[in-house]
Amino acid sequence: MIGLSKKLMLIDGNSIAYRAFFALPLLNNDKGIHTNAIYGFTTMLMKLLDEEKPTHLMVAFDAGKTTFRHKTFEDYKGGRQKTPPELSEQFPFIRDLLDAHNIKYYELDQYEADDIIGTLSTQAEKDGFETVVISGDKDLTQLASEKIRVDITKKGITDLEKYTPSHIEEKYGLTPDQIIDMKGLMGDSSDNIPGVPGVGEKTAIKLLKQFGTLENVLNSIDEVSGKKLKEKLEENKQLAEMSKKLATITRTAPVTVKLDELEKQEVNYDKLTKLYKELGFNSLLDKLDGEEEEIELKDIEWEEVTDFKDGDLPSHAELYVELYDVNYHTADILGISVHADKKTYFISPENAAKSEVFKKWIEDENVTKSVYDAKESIVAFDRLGMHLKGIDFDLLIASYVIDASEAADDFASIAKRHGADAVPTDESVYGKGAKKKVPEKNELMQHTARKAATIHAIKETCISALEKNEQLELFEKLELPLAAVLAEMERTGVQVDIDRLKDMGVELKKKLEEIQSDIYRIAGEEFNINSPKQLGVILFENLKLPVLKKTKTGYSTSADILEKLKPEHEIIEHILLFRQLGKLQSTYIEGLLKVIHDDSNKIHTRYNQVLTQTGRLSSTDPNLQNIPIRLEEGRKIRQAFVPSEKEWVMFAADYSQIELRVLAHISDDEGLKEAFHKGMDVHTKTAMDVFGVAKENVTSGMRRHAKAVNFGIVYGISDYGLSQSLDITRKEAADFIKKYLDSYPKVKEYMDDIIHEAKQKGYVETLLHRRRYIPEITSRNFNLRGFAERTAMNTPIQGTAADIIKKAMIEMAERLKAENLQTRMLLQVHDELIFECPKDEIEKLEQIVPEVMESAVELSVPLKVDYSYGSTWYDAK
DNA sequence: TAGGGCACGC
DNA sequence: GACGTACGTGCCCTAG
Repeated sequence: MIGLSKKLMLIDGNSIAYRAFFALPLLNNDKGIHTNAIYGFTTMLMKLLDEEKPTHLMVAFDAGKTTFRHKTFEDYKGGRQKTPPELSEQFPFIRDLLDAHNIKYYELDQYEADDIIGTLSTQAEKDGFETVVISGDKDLTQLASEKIRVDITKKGITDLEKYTPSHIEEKYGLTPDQIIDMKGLMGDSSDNIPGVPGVGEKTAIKLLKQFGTLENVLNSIDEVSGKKLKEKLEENKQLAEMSKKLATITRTAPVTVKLDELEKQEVNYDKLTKLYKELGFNSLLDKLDGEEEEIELKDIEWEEVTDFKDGDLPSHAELYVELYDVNYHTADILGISVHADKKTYFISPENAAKSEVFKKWIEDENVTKSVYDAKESIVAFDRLGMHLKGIDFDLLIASYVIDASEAADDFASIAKRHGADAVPTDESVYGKGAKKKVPEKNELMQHTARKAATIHAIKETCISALEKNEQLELFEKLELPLAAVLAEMERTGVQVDIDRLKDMGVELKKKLEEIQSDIYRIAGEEFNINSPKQLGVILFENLKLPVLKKTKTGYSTSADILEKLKPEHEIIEHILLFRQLGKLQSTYIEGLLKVIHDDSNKIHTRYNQVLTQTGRLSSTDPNLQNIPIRLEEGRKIRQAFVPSEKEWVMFAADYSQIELRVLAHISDDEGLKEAFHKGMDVHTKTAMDVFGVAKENVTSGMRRHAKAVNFGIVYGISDYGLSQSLDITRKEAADFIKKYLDSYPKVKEYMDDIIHEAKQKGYVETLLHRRRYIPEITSRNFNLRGFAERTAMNTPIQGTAADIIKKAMIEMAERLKAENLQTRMLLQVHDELIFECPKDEIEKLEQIVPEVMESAVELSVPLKVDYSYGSTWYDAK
C-alpha cells in the first residue's frame, strides 16, 4: 500500500456527544426527544468529513461503567456527575446517525474510548496511515506523533485545537509522552485522578523539563528545589505512580476491528433522510438534497412524435403526464410520455390533443396503462379532452399502499426506493422558488420520458411486494378505482355563492373593526392582536394577568389558556371573539374566494390519496374537510356552498359513530356491541357502563366525560390528552380510562393484543389489509413507545373506518351510474359524503345512499347512516 | 423563506 | 422515572 495516502479519523464518541450536549441549548423535536447532542454531533461530523476527508474512520464509545482502571483505583472517575437522562436518550440516535452514514462504531468491555483510539492509532501509524483523533479530552494529546494529530475541542464544538508534537512543545515545552507524566504529577480532577497534592500544571512542567520523566523526578527528589515540594513528592510517590498509570492510554487493548474494515463507505441517503425527518433536522435535510443530486444519470432513449399511427401504440404501455405545478387542475401541461414495448415516445400536449389515434387509445378501456398518480393523470387528460381509461397500475399509490410512512415527495424518491435507475428530482430539473423555470426542450423530454420508462422498470417489483403483503386487492379493488372516483369529484367541483361569501366578509370586517377598537381601548394602546408575541406583552406584562403556560418562544395565548383567564379581565372575551372571527375572515372568506375558478364559480379541491398514515384522505387548495360547523357563526360559511344547477339540492350523508362501531366489531366486546344493536346513544351507554348507573341517572356531565373518553379511544389520545380536553388532572383521566377498560374487558383485551402483535410483526393492519409499520413500538424511549402503542391501538380503528368509506364511495359512484342518476358526488369529509342532486332524485337517494354506505362491509354490528338535504350545505343538516 | 403559534375539522 | 403526548391544512407573524 504505497503511494496512496491513507487517512484515518478516530472520534471519541462519548466525549464529543458530551461537548455537543453542553454547548447547545436543550433543543427538542416535535416528539419530545431532545436533539441537541445529536444535532451538535451531526454538524461536527459533517464539518470534519468535509475538512479532513478521511479515507478511513471510526467512532469509539466508552463501554459500561467499570474499566480495567478501576482495578488500579476503585475511585477512578468517582464523583463524576451521572450522565443526564436528556443526554443518554440521545445516544441511540447518534448510533442511528452513524449507521446511516455507514460509519463503524466500536466499544470494548472494560476499556474506554481512549484505549480503543490509542490502540488503533498506534496500529495505523505502523501501517503508514496519517491519523486524526477528535476528542474533548486533553488526555488524548499523549497520542500525538508525527503521524498522529490530536484535535481537542476548544470553545463550543467546532472550534478545535490541533495538537501535534510541535504544538505541545510550544505550549508546554514537553513531548507528547511527557503529557502522561504531567498527569501523574498534577492529576486530573475530571477523572478523579489524584496526582501529587499541591502540584499543578506549572510545577509539573518545571519538574519534567528538569528531569524528563516522572520516574526520574521520583528518583531524584533530593535534587528538587523547594523543601515543601520535596516533602510532597516523597509522601506521594505511590500516588504519583498510580496516577501516571491511570492516565496512560493503553496501546494494546484487545480491539478486534481491523483497519481496512474502517474504510469510508457511501452514505445511505434514504436512512439519513428518514432519520433527519424524524429528528426534525430540516436545515440538514436541505443540504442532503443538494448532495444527492450528484448521483450519476444514464441518459435514456426517446423519440419525439407529433402524432401516432395505428399500430404504434400497443395494448399495454406506461404513461406519464408532466405538469409544471402540483395543482393539476390549473397547471400547464408540459408533455406526455408513453413507454410502449421497448420504445419511449414524447408528445407535446398540443399534438396529443389533436391526435385521433392517441385519443382513441387513451380512451380504450382494453388498453392497459400503468401510470404514476392516476388521479392527476385522469384530470390532466380530461383537460385535454380525453377520458383516460384502463389504468391497471399506479406507482404512486402502490408505493403508498406498500409503506405510507415513506413520504411521497416526488417521483425521484419513489423510483429510488424501489430500486430504479436514478431519476432527477423535479426540483433539480425546474429549480425552486423564484428560480423555477421550464428547462430547455431536450431536458424536458428526457425527464418526462424517463418517468414513463421508470414506471415500466419497477412495476413488477411493486406488484410482488403488494402480493407478498396480501395487499393486491386493496390496491386494485379499492385505491385504484377510488382514484378515478376522486378525480371525477374534484373535476366536478362544488359551486360557491360568491356574493354570499362577500357579504359575510363585509359584515365580518365591520365586526372585526369594532372588536379591534374595543381591544385597543381596553388595552390603552394599539398593537397587533394577531401577534402572539405582542398580545403576550399586553396581557401578561401590561395587564399583569397570571401566566398559566409558556411556549418555546414566550407566553401561551392559546384559546384554552385564554378561556381560563376570562374571569380575570374583560379584554379576554374580545380577544377570543377577534380570533374566532379573524379565522373565519382570513381562512374561510378570503381563503375560499382566492381559489374559486372564475369561469365557473366553482371550487376544485385536491384530495391527497397518498399522505395519511391511517388511510384517510386529506384535502388541499382549499381544504374542504375543515369547513366550520361547531359554532354557528362559522357554520354559516356552509351557506355559500350551493348546488351547481337550478332547482337542485345539497344532500349530505354521514356514518354515525363509525369508529366506535369498528371498535365494537374488532374487539367483539358484548357491552359495546349492545349499544349499537339496540340503537342506543353510545356516549350515554358508555356513561351508564363506566359510572354504573341507569340510563335515567346519566347526567350531562357524565355523558360529556364518557364522550371525551370515546373520543380519546378513537383518536388514540393519552391520559394527558384526555385530561386536557376535560380540564381534569392526569390521574383522574387515567382513572377514567381504566374504568372504561374495566367496563369493556374485550376492548382492553384488544388493546393489549394489538400492542403485542405490533411488537411481533412490526406493523398493524386494517380490515382491508392496509398496513402501518410502527418500529418505535420497541423503543426504549418512554415517549416514543407511548406514541407507538397508541398508534397501534388507534390505526386499525381509524384506518378501517377509512377503508369502509372509500369502498362506499366506489360503490356509490357505480350505483349512481347504474341507476342513470344525475346526482353527483362532490365531497368526502372522513365519515361523510356530500352530493348535489335534482329534487326529483332526492327520494331515490334517501333509499340508495344509506343502503350503499351501510352495506359497504359487513361487521358484527350494524353500520348506520344519517342523511339530510337542503338548498345549501348549511341546510343539509 | 422557514418555523412557530394558533385554529378549524374529524 | 423520564417528558411530552391523535392528524392534517392554512393563516399570520417573526427572524433570518
